[in-house]
Amino acid sequence: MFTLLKISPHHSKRLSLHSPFTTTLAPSPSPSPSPPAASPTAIVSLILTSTNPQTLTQTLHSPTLPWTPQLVDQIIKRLWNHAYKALHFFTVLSYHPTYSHSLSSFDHAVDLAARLRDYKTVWTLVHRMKSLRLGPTPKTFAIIAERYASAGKADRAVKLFLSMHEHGCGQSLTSFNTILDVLCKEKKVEKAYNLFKIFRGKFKADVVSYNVIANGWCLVKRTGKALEILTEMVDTGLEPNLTTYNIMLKGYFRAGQIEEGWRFFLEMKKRKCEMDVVTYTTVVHGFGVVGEIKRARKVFDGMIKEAVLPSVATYNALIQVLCKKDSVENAVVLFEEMVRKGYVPNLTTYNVVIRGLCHAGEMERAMEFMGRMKDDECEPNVQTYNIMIRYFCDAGDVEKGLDLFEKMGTGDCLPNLDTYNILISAMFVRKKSDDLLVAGKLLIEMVDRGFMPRKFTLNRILNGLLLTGNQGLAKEILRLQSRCGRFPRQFKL
DNA sequence: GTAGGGTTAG
Repeated sequence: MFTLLKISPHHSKRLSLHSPFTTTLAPSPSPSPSPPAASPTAIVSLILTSTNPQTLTQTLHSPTLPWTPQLVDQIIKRLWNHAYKALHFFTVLSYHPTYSHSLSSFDHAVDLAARLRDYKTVWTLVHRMKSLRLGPTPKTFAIIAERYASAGKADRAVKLFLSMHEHGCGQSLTSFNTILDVLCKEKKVEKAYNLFKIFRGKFKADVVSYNVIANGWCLVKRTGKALEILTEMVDTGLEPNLTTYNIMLKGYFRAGQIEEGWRFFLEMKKRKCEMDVVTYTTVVHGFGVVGEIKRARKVFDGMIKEAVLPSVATYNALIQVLCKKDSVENAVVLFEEMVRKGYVPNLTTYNVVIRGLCHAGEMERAMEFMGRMKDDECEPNVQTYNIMIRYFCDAGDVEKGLDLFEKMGTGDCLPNLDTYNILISAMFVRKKSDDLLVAGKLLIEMVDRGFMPRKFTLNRILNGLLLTGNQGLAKEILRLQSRCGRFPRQFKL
């Protein structure tokens, strides 16, 4: 263990008993005669069903629509999994006679274009932001860098950071730490460490910089390297903080070094380090995932004695490991117990329980929990649907999976890449030739919505269609394949 | 949107 120094007092995060999301748009008190409804839902479905761009533009430019940055952002968020539609909406509104986009809407648009790997559009947007004097800000650069890195272009992410100032956005210690973190999260810790060594003097690396690098090593399970860098930090006179310790602790458990993790935890306690709910949640989860349910429970029960209250995340951690390593019944018991104590389960809680029930073959009960989500003001999200669809398909109930998928198309939760992959795979378990056609249609639809199919998926469908004599659809997909080296199409701003 | 805990499959 590196030299433990005193940690300055740190307030534990407050217990979060309420879901932070209240997405309802304030309804106008008295309904006016006949304006287009301003609810995000109505506008989103208008955009999704519209076939005539001109009419859509007219409607969106209608003076009765009270555009605000919040409303625009909400709509973009709802259209997130239909990136072209979302960008089209953004574009139409940029020609609005009186409304003009906010910085955050620009950032969302940049994020969408970058996800499509349409970098030309990204830079057009950046220049437009600049001419409107809205940005780009360090956040804009963080978004682009993250997308570069996740597209396997870590070097471009670094270059972007190095050229920020050329776009009128000064570098700082914060932006330095951000680029290091982006690289680390993509498991490019070596690259991050090299950058760190070059610039730590220039930017006056602080405890955050060191924590980011240590966490980077932990993410690739190199706890020894993490300790090394932290020792170096202490040698330069910087003191570790609670985050530092929590990073190391998580690192040990993630690397499967359970006893080292436990010893580290005991050492923290012995040296009277501040311990917070994150510390305890890490240990509860760490023990749980290796099946040490009793020890997980003991730590969970013990934290209250130390005057650290579990958070919803702590419950989620324990509920998840009970599902996996104990029984879903005990998980449900704990779920009810947390509710009794006044905690409000969040999306993660529900998704964890629903997955547990599905895994135990309890599809009916899983559906019940899904219906129960509304009571806690959380709607099922893509992950919820993906879980249900996957398990319905696995259980051979492909029809029910498709039913849920249909529901997503019309509702306010659009399918994402995973949804398509799950369904397309499911289309290959039965040997019905119709299924192959459905798979083909799904493939075309996903590309249309800005999702790249894997080569494997594409070839599998193509071969199937050719073998079963569906030349027409196969040809259509072949046309897609020819464009698959890059992203299907560039967005027209 | 500067760092740490909870959802995803071995």
